[in-house]
Amino acid sequence: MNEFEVCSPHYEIDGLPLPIFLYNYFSLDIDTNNVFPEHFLRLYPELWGLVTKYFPLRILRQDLFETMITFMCAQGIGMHLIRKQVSMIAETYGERITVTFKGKDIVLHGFPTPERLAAADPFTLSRCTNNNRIRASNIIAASRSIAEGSIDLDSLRNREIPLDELRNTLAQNSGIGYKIADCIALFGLGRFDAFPIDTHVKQYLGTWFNSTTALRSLNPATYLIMDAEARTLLKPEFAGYAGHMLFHCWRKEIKKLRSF
DNA sequence: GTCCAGGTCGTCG
DNA sequence: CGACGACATGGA
Repeated sequence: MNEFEVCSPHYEIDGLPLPIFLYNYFSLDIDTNNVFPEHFLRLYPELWGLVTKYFPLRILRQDLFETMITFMCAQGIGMHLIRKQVSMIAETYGERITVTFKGKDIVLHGFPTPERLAAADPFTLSRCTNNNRIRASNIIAASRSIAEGSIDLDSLRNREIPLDELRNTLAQNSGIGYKIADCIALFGLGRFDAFPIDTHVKQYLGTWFNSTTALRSLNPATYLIMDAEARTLLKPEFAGYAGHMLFHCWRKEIKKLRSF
């Protein structure tokens, strides 16, 4: 199938039909009015008023390998530093792309291939990973496994794989725990049932949903309990999509964070 | 100066 | 198991 084939007729950009790959990338197959369960409005009317503002939010179906490496850079540091790391990785190891815009050349960089990162020197790569050598080594090891074929990323695209099995498989890699595994599933595999629990999610589970587990320290056991709790509050098949809306709602409306 | 940020892992009681 | 420190930097 040609990826420039257009999708269903009612999607357009400036009057032009939308290519199917953009329809998929922006996950326009998902009706975000249908992401929260019916009873949510009744149970949490005040929260509903806040979170409905985030219904236009799209979860992108992003590149799997890029998603994997990007979230391996997202451990206990701010969004600003995460972006910086990914940019530096692309600029240092990614293919250079020059585009001309309004008569000016603009240099961009694609995200590197697994082979490219597999061949990276740990110390050199660590300058892109916030000087964290452990993180750099983990990224190289994961990239090497993929490049050598001992990990088959494409086999993970099978929708029949249960979420916990997927999570455990991804978490075999050093540097990937449950949270990052769930992020890879959600953003890289379009598994909208995956519900990553980070510091913000843990906070809103405690504040908005009175989860007592959220008051305990985070470890694999409490992570799984909160995951199960979230599936009773949300539609299990869209727990991650709804969670992402709640995540942004919490950060912007409550924490008043400007970056996203 | 202190605390927290899209965590994970090894170690110790 | 559960708690705790290391890993690293920067913005509030």
